[in-house]
Amino acid sequence: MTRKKIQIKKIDNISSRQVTFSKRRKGLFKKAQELSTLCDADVALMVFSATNKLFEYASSSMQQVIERRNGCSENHRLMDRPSTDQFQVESESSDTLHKKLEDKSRELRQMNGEDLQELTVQELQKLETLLRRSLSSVSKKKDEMFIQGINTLKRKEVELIRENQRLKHVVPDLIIGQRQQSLESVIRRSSYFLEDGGDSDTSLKLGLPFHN
Amino acid sequence: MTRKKIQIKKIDNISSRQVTFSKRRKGLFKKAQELSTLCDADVALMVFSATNKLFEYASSSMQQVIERRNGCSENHRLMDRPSTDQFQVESESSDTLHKKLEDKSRELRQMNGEDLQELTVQELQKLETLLRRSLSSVSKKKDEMFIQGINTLKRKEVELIRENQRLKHVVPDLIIGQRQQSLESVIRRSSYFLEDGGDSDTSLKLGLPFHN
DNA sequence: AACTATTTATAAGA
DNA sequence: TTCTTATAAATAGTT
Repeated sequence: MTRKKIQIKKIDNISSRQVTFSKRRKGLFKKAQELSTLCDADVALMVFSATNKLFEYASSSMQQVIERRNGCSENHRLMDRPSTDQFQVESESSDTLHKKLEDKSRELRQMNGEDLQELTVQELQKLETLLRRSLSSVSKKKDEMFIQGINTLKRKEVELIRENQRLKHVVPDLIIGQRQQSLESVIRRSSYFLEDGGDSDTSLKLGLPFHN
Repeated sequence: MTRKKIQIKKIDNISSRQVTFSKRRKGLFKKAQELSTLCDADVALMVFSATNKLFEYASSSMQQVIERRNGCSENHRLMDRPSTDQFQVESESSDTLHKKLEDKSRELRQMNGEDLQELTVQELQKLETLLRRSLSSVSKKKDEMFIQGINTLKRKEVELIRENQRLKHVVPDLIIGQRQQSLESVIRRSSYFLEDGGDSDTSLKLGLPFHN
């Protein structure tokens, strides 16, 4: 939207992404509060960064807006009486889950080479070793699958060649059996088998056609 | 903001207010979704018009975001009557959280080179590229920190050498000032400064002592 | 709803 | 991070 028009898709570069997040978040909050003021609307905005940090704005109060929404939206029915205890339990486990999720998210980001500034040299070394090992496993597995795919294709090739040989013998027999009647047209129709040219299945192509 | 700059205060004229509400609401929603896409953020936006009509946007799901917020914000423990609705929200999101956790866990395992059998060749290639990139980032960061540590130590070394030089001049002066009284013992006691031998701080050692 | 003259937001760069 | 600035986007007032 300025020095250059950008595509609206996830920004690859991590630090630009963070910068853009700050800027646009600020802009969004400003627009939200302007809408609220200008048009006397009740606005609530929640933003979770990729790092799970929460930023929120509410023209009145967040609780209030959420409750108001629950009153409006349809999907809030389905009632059951939760005992207070039950509720407490749910709430607690929810907290635990959130913590776990955050941990995993952070771990994932670091395995993606992000948020490295919070690691010590030792941790970086450990991470490096881990990544090297993983990369090796993944490459190996990938190669295995390539080889498996190649072998499958080779087997198929051998079978097809064999089939072709058989057909090459059968076709002349048929022709003789037909006493050379329409010889030319038969041969023409059979050329697919005879020459193995062009795009027939017999040719060995390596695209990405192996599925498991 | 265009034909004329406006003040951000409630628009008096009702129909202009409604028009502005429509226009700006649309703009706000667009910005919200752009932020979500560009920065991989989870965004939820609720707007109640002055006529109590609800408009909402959520990059994932509103329930999910509200739930997530309840996990993060402090002020949700204060009042909270465990009404049926509230409970339902909690319960639903617990499921969602479990799913998210599972997803992240699987992703992590695959980044660790495990559970690769469920991936296609294409996915393996993508993972390989990702790992290569991450490994490169991590190695780079680690090296940066090593270099930073080395530079810190070098600076320290220079300072210490300078200090030593100064002391080497000061000590003989002191000795002369003392008219060669107990010359030997003074020199002996000062040998630490004079020779820079053994394990003094001046030597440049590279362990893992850099902390950030 | 459409149209623009302007204001605002912001991407890139310092 | 914060500032700057060229440019894209949003939008106030008008038709």
